Amino acid sequence: MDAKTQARYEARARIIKAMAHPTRLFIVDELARNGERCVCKLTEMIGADMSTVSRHLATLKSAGIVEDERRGSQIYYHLRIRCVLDFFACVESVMKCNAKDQQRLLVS
Amino acid sequence: MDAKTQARYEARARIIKAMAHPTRLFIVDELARNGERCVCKLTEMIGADMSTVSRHLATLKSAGIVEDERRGSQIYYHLRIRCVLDFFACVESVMKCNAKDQQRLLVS
DNA sequence: TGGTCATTTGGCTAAACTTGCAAATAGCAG
DNA sequence: CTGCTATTTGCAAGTTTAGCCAAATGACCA
Repeated sequence: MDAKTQARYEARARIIKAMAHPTRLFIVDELARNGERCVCKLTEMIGADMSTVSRHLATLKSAGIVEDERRGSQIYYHLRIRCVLDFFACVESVMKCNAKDQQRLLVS
Repeated sequence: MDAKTQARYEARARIIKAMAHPTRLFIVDELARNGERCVCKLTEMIGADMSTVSRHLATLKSAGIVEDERRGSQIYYHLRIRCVLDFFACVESVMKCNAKDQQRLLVS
């Protein structure tokens, strides 16, 4: 694999890696559902330290998945691109397929 | 976030995490393009130790993204679910969006 | 049975990631 | 300016991941 190809896959992996964490996945899902949320609300929903949530948001932001916007004393985050939701649909079908195989193993 | 919700996001994250590596992304792309490949061929294309490639394949397999099949002395891997390709399309649009912002910064 | 080829696994090290606490920042109200 | 609230950053500890080499496994052939 030449350097250019390598670099292209690394760039893609960076974006996917930004989604590869349960908390960040929750955030994306929540932003998709609700449009936007401030850090404090997300922190409350997630139940981790606010500094931890802030770092997850920074990860998503630097990947270009979310954007932030200050309003008053709070900072609101929202999705930058809707299609990240396609991830969920596909992940669900992988899970469903896995479950089916599981089932088949139990039965046989 | 209650335990059940937490578990659901963890399960999803496991699948996405399996794709979150340049080498594994390359493998998925190659399998999508070519249908199937044996470990030796992938190893040759990637240019890493075969043991490393084998572990990446094991990661993809345990997430339910690929399946393996022995034929003769070689083991062939193929995608189990096509929709993982949607990931690429979305990742591309995130990258395109990022590039556009980059551009805007340079111009202004 | 012994040998060979393809693949996986064990062991180890270095690097990356996650997290909470405490301290720093930033905007806002008085 | 001072205090207050929301958010981010520095730091340290613990956990996970990636990679290579060497050894083990598995299928196949002579």
